Amino acid sequence: MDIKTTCLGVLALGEASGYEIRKHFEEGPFSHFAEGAYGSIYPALGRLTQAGLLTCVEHAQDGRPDKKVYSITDAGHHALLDAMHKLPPDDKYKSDFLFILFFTDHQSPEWVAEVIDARIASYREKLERMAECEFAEAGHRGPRLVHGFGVAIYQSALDYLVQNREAFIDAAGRTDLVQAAE
Amino acid sequence: MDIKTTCLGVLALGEASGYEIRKHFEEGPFSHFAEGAYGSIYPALGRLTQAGLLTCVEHAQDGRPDKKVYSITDAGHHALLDAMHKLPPDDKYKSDFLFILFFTDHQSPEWVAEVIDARIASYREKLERMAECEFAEAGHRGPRLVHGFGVAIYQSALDYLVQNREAFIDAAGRTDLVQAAE
DNA sequence: TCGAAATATATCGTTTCGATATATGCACCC
DNA sequence: GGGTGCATATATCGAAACGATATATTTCGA
Repeated sequence: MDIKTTCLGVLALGEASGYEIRKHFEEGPFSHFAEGAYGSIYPALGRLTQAGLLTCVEHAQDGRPDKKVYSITDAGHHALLDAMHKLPPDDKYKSDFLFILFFTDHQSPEWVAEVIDARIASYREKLERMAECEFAEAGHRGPRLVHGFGVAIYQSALDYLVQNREAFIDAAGRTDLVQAAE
Repeated sequence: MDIKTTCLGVLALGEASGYEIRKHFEEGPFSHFAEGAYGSIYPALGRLTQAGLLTCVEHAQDGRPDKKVYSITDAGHHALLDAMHKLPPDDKYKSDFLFILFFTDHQSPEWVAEVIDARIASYREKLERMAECEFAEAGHRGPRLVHGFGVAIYQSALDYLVQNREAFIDAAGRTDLVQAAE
């Protein structure tokens, strides 16, 4: 989904400012499967409003720019539904973490331990956060089921790292990348 | 990792042409945690060669452009190691599939079934492919362990979808997105 | 009291990508 | 034999996205 569609998705949950939309991508349920930076959010909001898919109300604030609150329109809802009515392509997944681990043989055991332990801690924290924010809302089971999907994935990743931590560390330092290439 | 670093990573495994590097990102072990399109690969190869991190040998071909085969240099290896010696940021994950499922309540049961069944088939195929391409190479356990990580993730995702398929379909069609907004 | 973070609006240069251009060989189907 | 699609090769370019930055006040914690 392009940034306009994901902004529509966020606003389908309720009105929000550009800053708040960014927070949805950083911390909300969307943070596990969508992204958007200020650099693309603000231009997208402008274009969506101009296209009639959003409305915007400005609230004056003291010592700060006016807060612009966006709401999705009926046309916006229809555009969102249209965008979701195509078979989705494969997910896009980029992991510096797995990239580094892929070359475990060429890293020091100390470094591999540090990287893995930091990731284990991060997954544990995410899972705690996800356990705290349960969607109890009746009638909206889609978010809850997707939330469960995310928990399953993080738990599986965490389990694998914990179970294979020693194997990764044991594999480390066995090959000098430069020497191996010669 | 930026495209230059991931190209160095691919070439750390062995020499390759731009076209072959792209294949690594599409089908090889990197396909599960890195991406690169022709639009970024070819410019990156040019810059890396100019920076002395790669060398390039051209092989004449009949009826086709000369094949340019790139190899990593010692300096390239060092640059790669340097890039891997930073704590990796959170992974980046974009999923149109989860985005659509998030709004399951607002989709028809037929559509949700189609989307989930296509994804189940896709995960099964990926797992079959991954089972076929086992890294048996002694001394390079990093790739094998990362491969296992990927298998664990795909298996967990597949299990969750199979187990919750009926719940997703049952949740679908319960809320009219446009009507709910009014 | 002070420093950092949060709250707000944005832009812009850089990076990345998807589509496209060019062209042959091969495989498959009719 | 002809047509179509895919694979194999080199690339570019316009569009999209992002990371860093600018601006400035309020809030919060030490």
